[in-house]
Amino acid sequence: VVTYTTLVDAYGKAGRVDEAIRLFDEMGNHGRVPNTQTYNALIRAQWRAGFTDDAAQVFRDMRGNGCEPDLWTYNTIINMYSTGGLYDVAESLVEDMRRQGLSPDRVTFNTLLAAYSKGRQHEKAFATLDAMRRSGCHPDLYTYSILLTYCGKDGRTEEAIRLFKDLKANGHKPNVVVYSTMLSIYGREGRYEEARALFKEMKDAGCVPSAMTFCGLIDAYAHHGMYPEAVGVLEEMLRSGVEPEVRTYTALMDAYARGGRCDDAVRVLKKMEKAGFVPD
RNA sequence: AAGCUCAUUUAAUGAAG
Repeated sequence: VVTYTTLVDAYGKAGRVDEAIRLFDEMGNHGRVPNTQTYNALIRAQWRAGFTDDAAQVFRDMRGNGCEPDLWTYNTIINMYSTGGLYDVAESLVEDMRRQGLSPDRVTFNTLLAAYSKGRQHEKAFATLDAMRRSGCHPDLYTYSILLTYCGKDGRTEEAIRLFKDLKANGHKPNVVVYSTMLSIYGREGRYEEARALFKEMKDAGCVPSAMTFCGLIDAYAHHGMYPEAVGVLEEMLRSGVEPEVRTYTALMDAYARGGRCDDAVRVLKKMEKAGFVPD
C-alpha cells in the first residue's frame, strides 16, 4: 500500500494524473486497499491537474470506502477551494473538520491566509491571523513569508521590513524563502544597497541562496540599468554552483535593456536559447 | 505497520498590468 501510495503521489507530482488513477485502480485489483494517505495523494494529483470536480468526488467517496479524511485531506481540499475563490465552501470544510474532532493546524491557517491574501480578501486574511493566534498556533516561517510576499505585492515595503525584524525578534531564523522574498521586495524597488546587505547577512547566517535569491539581487541592479553589477551577480551565482533559470536570464536582459544595451540583451536571449531554455 | 532526518497537503523570484 505504501508503494502504491508513493507511486500515485509521484505520478501526481509529475503531472501524470492518468497514470496515478490507473495505479489507484490497479492496486485494488491486486488486493491492496487504499488508505487515507492514498486518497490524499489521488485528490492532490487530480486537483493539481485541474480536475477539481474529480478531486471533490474522490473526497466524497473516500469515507464510504472506509477511509476517514484526516487533517491532511482537509488541508488539501481546503486549499483547493480557497485558492479557487470558493471561500464559503472552504470555511464550511473547516467547520466539518472541527465536527470530526480535527483541529485546524498551522497548515490550515497558512493555507487560508495565503488564499485570502492572494484573493485580496484582507478582512478574511486578518481574521485568519486572529483565529490562528486564538487557537494557540504561532505564526511560523510560512506565515511570515506569506505576509511578506503580499506586503511586497502591495508595495508595503516598510511593513515588510518591520515584519522581517519582528520575525527575527520572535526567535525565528529566516530561511532561504524568507530571505529571497525580502530580496525580491528590495529588487522590485531597485534598493540594491539594502539587497546587497541582506544578501551578506544571509550568507553570514549560513543560509544557502537559490536561483530565486539571486534573481532578487539582479533585479535590484536591473532596475537602474546597472548591467555590470547584474553580470557580477550572475558570475557570483555560477561560482556558488547555482544554476541560472529562465527568470535569471530575464532579469539580466532587463538590466541590459534598461542600461541601453539592447544588443547585449538580445545576445543573452540567444545564449539562453542555445543553452536549451525556452523564453517565457 | 512501514519508511533511518522527506510516501501524501500550505509560502517566495522578472517585465507588463
